[in-house]
Amino acid sequence: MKSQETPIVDEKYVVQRLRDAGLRPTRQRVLIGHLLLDGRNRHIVAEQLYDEVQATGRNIALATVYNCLHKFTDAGLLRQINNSGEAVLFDTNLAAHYHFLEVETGKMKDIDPSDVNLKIKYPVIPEGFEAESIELTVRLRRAIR
Amino acid sequence: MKSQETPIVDEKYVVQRLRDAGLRPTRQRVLIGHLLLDGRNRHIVAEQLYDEVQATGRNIALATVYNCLHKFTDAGLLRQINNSGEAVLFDTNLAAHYHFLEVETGKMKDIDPSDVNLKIKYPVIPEGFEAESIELTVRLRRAIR
DNA sequence: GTGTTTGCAAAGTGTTTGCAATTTA
DNA sequence: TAAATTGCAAACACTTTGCAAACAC
Repeated sequence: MKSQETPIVDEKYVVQRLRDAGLRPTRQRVLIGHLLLDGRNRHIVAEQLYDEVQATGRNIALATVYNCLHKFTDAGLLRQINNSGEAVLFDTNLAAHYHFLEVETGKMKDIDPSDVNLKIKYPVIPEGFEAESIELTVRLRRAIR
Repeated sequence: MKSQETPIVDEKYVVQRLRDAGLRPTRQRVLIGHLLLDGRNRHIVAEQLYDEVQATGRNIALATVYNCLHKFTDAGLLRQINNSGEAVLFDTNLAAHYHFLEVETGKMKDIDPSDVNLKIKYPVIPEGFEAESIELTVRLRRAIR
């Protein structure tokens, strides 16, 4: 049973993390930093974060929330999961297989299954669910040179 | 070097696959079936498929293309990749880790890394790219009972 | 002061919906 | 002919853009 205690991070910590990441600690970024950089592991979408900001009684324009999320991501404070947000992608290959994802373009390529040797000590499936499939994606970036 | 030969599938084959999947073989579905059920392994979005339909000289409403893709998916002829199409999702956890994805709701949960023992014979990275990270997602469905 | 960031509203994507007309079985 | 499917346009949800005002350094 996990406790629900909210981790505390102080102003200085947040401001420093932002500076270290090369981001100006504006009022908006600091507030969002308090919400996201407190050590909790979370998966969050813009609208949800916007709601949390409202709940503090302060306000940040939704467009600014988007802007911050992207700046935080570029600065390495967050990461964007998979290809969420892209157009819905359908795969004609029904067999278990794996993908390369070109991060910049969203393009996917199948990984030749013989190039992969995946051994999973099967993770504990949450009560009431069953695993439908496993998706393994290797995210690719253009090599610097 | 893979040859670019277009696999041939005849009318009967497509119609039968549709019937077997429980789908009425309408003109539109048969045409899309010709494009997607020919054995090529592809990743495709609606707009792209729409363009391919146009290129054949025939026409299918874009909304129908969407409809077909979903019907094909429900019938098990295609599968939808990960959470593409959902709102952009940001993760506050920068460490390598893995996710459960509740397919119906789009909700994600971290998998406790100690529950996973992932051994990958590293796949051959395409020329000019480098692997940024590996994303392992176990797709979950509510257990039937 | 100079360059960066924000707020707002408008525009842009990609996707779904509603419904009459058509098609399939 | 009954039920399923289609086409079209309108509605939607999420995200980005453009630009003037505000802010950080």
